[in-house]
Amino acid sequence: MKESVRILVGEGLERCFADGSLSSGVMPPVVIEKPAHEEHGDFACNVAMAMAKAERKAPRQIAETLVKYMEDRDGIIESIEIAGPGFINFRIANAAWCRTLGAIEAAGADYGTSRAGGGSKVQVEFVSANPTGPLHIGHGRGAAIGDTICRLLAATGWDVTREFYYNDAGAQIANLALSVQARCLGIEPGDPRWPADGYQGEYIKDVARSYLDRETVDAGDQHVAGAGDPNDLDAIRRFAVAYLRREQDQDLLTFDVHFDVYFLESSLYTEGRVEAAVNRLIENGHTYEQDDALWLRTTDFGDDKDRVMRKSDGSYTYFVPDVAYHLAKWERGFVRVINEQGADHHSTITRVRAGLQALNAGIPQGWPEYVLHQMVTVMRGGEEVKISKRAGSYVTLRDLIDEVGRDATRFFFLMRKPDSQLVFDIDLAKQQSLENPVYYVQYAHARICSIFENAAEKGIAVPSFASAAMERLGTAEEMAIVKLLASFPEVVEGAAQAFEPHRITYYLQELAGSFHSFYNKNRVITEDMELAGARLFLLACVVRTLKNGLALLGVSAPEKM
RNA sequence: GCGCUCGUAGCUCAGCUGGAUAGAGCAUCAGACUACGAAUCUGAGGGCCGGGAGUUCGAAUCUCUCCGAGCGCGCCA
Repeated sequence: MKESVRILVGEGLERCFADGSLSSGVMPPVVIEKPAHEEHGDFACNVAMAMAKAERKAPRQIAETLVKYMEDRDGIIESIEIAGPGFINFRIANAAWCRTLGAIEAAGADYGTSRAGGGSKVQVEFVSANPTGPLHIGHGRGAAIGDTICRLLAATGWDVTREFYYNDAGAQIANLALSVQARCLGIEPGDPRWPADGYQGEYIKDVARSYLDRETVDAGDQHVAGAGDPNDLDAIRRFAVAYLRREQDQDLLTFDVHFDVYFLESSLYTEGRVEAAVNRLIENGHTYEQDDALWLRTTDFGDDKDRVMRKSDGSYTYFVPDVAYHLAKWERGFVRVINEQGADHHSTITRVRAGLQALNAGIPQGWPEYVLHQMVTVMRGGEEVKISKRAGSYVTLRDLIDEVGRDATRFFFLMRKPDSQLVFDIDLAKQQSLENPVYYVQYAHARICSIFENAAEKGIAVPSFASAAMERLGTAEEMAIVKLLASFPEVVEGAAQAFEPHRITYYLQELAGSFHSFYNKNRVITEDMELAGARLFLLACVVRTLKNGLALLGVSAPEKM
């Protein structure tokens, strides 16, 4: 509908230019927006004000000329008014609004989707937790946001690859192996023999026990049996990584998050990609040696200081495989790559991009794109729960799902802009009541399903769009619903473009609210079969849209609660 | 000290990428079920959009500068 208005204005402008009524000849961007106040109509256009300077005319005068040239071929306009400093306000006819509902019936589960992405490839990397412990609440937020961004992109016509980067090499993994080994030998934290910076969590004990018991672990395509030998550090490392990966996989499965590709950091070394990337950087002259280390001149690419690539002990710093990894992404044909990660890793952005530029591989400057989510603070019993992996005290994603449920957990994580910090009050989320907006939305869905059941018992079927008497709709409550329904595709498109899943959660709350208001004021099933049919059809559209919206969030739409 | 993010009602947060008179939920107060699910609805109060300056027809939104919060600033990942 918004698009129809945009075309209406655009064509009007063209005609004005064609016959000289407007002289500047510069086509301005036509912005159509929804006014904040209802008396300003359904849509407003500010183009007359934007053109005032170029045209050297008063905005209202331009608006009046333009309005004369607009031709409402589809018969959607109720009225056009010029208001305020020069806004053109459009009011859409109720009948035209109601016609948009036909699209919902026709599209069904696809309502809200678009082809904006044109089938182009996009890769989204998210979670990418180190296999050194269970997923915590921060990973949960990343999983929910990343997964929903994938769903949004897929819904708007992108060919999405979901990827998990697996840090199975490097110092943290060595540290993990040492920690498990210590537990195998019965050494506890605090013991002088306990490894420095060892992982102290209880789960390390579980890994050790399982290893000593020679259990077999299946993770992805790996099957690793515990060797049971506490002196075989390499075997312990392989087993621990597989064990913890299996735990993470199970958590993600429970959370309904799936990946297409698990990319192993270790493969970058075995395939020589790290060496190749380093050599290329050296050849391109962006490196230098100092203090027995190899440095990358990242300051040439906007970093505030240069970074060490190869330490004096010969090993690489973490960002080197990161650069090699992203080069591999580029070579795999992903012109668009989005990395979803915690804001505590934001400093890697400059470094990775700098490294990629220094490779001189034709990679655009702003590539890859990043979505950073801010930290999650966990509250329990009115107290903040401190998260410390080393000390082993933190709220895991699994704990959360067990306590709060998958739907509420996902919805809570998605309710806020990724940019803002999130306070996850476990006690609050556990209350399955008003506090939880997810129940509000789901309740609307269940309530409508119940109405349908009731109608069916009375032998009243939900009519098709063609046979429904749509002209019978027209109350303020009904029209509010219709207009919201019509805007769903734009909301999805906007959320996908901005990587902002929270827009969907707000939309769904609003749609549910508009239904609840309608419901409390109007009866659906009445003696007037024509009106009942039209309202049932309207509610069928609401159910459809609630379901599609919830699906984008990975939240279920129950028929009974 | 430097960088990133944020600062909007008592609390938790939106604000459609610069629009008209600032928006929800919770909390508070006052109301609504002898018919489709009261996990709901209707109404009221509540604001220096952190402070100041600038950009322009127009700023919560863009720029600068202070103040405050979180995160990052290692030859850790």
